[in-house]
Amino acid sequence: MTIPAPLVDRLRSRGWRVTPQRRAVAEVLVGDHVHFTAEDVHERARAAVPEISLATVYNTLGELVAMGEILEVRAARGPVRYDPNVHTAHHHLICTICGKLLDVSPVGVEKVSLYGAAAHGFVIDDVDVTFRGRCPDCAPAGSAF
Amino acid sequence: MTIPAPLVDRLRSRGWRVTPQRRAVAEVLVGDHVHFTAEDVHERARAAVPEISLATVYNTLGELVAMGEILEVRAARGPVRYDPNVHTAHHHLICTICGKLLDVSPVGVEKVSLYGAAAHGFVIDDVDVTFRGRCPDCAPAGSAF
DNA sequence: GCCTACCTTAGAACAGTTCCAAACATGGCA
DNA sequence: TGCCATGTTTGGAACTGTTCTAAGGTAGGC
Repeated sequence: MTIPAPLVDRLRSRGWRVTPQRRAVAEVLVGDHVHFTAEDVHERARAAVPEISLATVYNTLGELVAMGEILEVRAARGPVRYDPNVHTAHHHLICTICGKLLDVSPVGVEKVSLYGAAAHGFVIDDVDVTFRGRCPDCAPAGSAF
Repeated sequence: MTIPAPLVDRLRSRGWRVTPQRRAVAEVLVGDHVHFTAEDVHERARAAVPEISLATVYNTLGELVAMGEILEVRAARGPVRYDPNVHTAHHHLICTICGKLLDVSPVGVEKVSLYGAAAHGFVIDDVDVTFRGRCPDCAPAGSAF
């Protein structure tokens, strides 16, 4: 899969030097419903650029996050996962036993926002909704929320 | 501030041996709108039990989380914060610049839930809503959500 | 008051991430 | 086309937060 031209263009127009390493990282993160760790990205990026270092992967992921091209997901113990799906509103569903992470569409989630006094004077940039539970493979039985 | 009897009783009735160390940790976490790190808890618990070790603080915090007496908050980089406010529904508001973390009541947040096909067969235990933004001290200007 | 299972301890180990300084390469400019 | 300055990459060390370990200590049932 190649990276769609608009992304590279967008990045270049923000002053990004497009290097093979950065291109490799960005290409790994094309596609929705994918939640790779930095280690996963490193491993996959090596298919294109075998000598790419983990430090570069972290640098690039950090830049993509800062530019709003991907999201960090810190739902559980263990490494941060990176979510390229910033274009469609969605939330996350995570299994607290095995760590499985799914995107869920905001069905049943209505109007999550914060305004007026409730915002405590903050400028709100983002909302993060994470459902925690047990997936079909891990849940024997239990309470429903 | 002393720990309310019901909490110690509740813990003891679940087979907890009540030791001075565990009591000290639990007492630090009494009170709402407090979001201490393990390090913070350690420091404060030493006021009561100077020789308490960080390992014990981690052990105890982990047990309290498992028992549902406190919540872990992993909203940002850095250490996990522990939130004793499990009794009133609330969400979190975090400043992405300075890390300030506030409880916000679910004003403006309506019915956050997940059911039927959207739950992907998961048993949902919990929902976590985190608003990210910039606090009055850190926000120069910017977009509102 | 004794005994045993559970708890605590210090410090080592570990995982994930960031930092560093030296080598390298992109892309503007001649 | 070739050169240069600046931004980028590298491997490895450093760092932070957390968990593990094995030895000693203690709460609480009897």
